[in-house]
Amino acid sequence: MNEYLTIGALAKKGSVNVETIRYYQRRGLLQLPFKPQGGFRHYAPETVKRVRFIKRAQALGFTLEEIAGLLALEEKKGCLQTREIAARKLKLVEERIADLVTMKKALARLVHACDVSSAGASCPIICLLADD
Amino acid sequence: MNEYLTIGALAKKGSVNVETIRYYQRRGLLQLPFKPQGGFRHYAPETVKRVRFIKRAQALGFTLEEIAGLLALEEKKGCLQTREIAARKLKLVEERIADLVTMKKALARLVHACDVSSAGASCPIICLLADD
DNA sequence: CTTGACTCTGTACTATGGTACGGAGTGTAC
DNA sequence: GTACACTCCGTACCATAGTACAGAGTCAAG
Repeated sequence: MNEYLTIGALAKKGSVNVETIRYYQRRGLLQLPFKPQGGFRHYAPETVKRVRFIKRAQALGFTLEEIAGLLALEEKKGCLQTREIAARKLKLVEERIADLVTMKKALARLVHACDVSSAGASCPIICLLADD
Repeated sequence: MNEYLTIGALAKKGSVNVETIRYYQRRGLLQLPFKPQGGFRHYAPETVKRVRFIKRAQALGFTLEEIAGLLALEEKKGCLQTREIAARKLKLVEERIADLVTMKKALARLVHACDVSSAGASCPIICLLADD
């Protein structure tokens, strides 16, 4: 019994859209499986693991391009490079957090300025944004 | 003496690109200034303030659509709504920070797993991503 | 065979915030 | 007038990660 998955079955097991599978294939993240001319794609059941790998890596902030790199390293057992990539992403995430914290503080200051300003005064948020 | 700025001068004073000014105009963030048919745009000097308002609001995480709303509120002195918008953005920024912190922790765990694993073992990052 | 769910294909679209472009025209200084 | 920097205009493009679509074809169950 030659067992394969249709694209819809793969998408369902991987918790993604059919269109997403097609997209990943176009992007080279998934290989074109066996497919009769004009017929349905026949995905190996192991392909589910690969889709899940992609989604897990995405959840960690990796772009699809980066994930393609990770998938290549998986095949080559390139552990040092993988660690390098993860460390770099960690740094970027930390930097983004720092940016957002700065943003948060500025916003909190603005909201607070509104809360303490008297009813007849001009809007502190607008004034600060309009300042020169 | 009727003083105006050309688009290049406005862009320079606002620290943006000429194309960006045109884009903001297309988006309705800036009004079409007086302009002879087929001639150069004549921007009032005060337009610099408006461009700076936009960039400051962007720095706080507001989208251009949201900024258009803020600009409208500036004209109407809508202080309560402005505070509402800022408070909502603050909340979104806080949520995004929380997401990133989760991401950071997971990445740090992965990098650490690499650091403590023995040289001959399989790559912990790949294993975790490939896990089922 | 019929039916209905699923699939294919390649192009276009979404959202965001820009950025580029080419040929023609404008405006200013010399 | 000449030269050169700047501007116009409308369309297309960039990056990311999908998502949509229409008409035709496939596949499996009844």
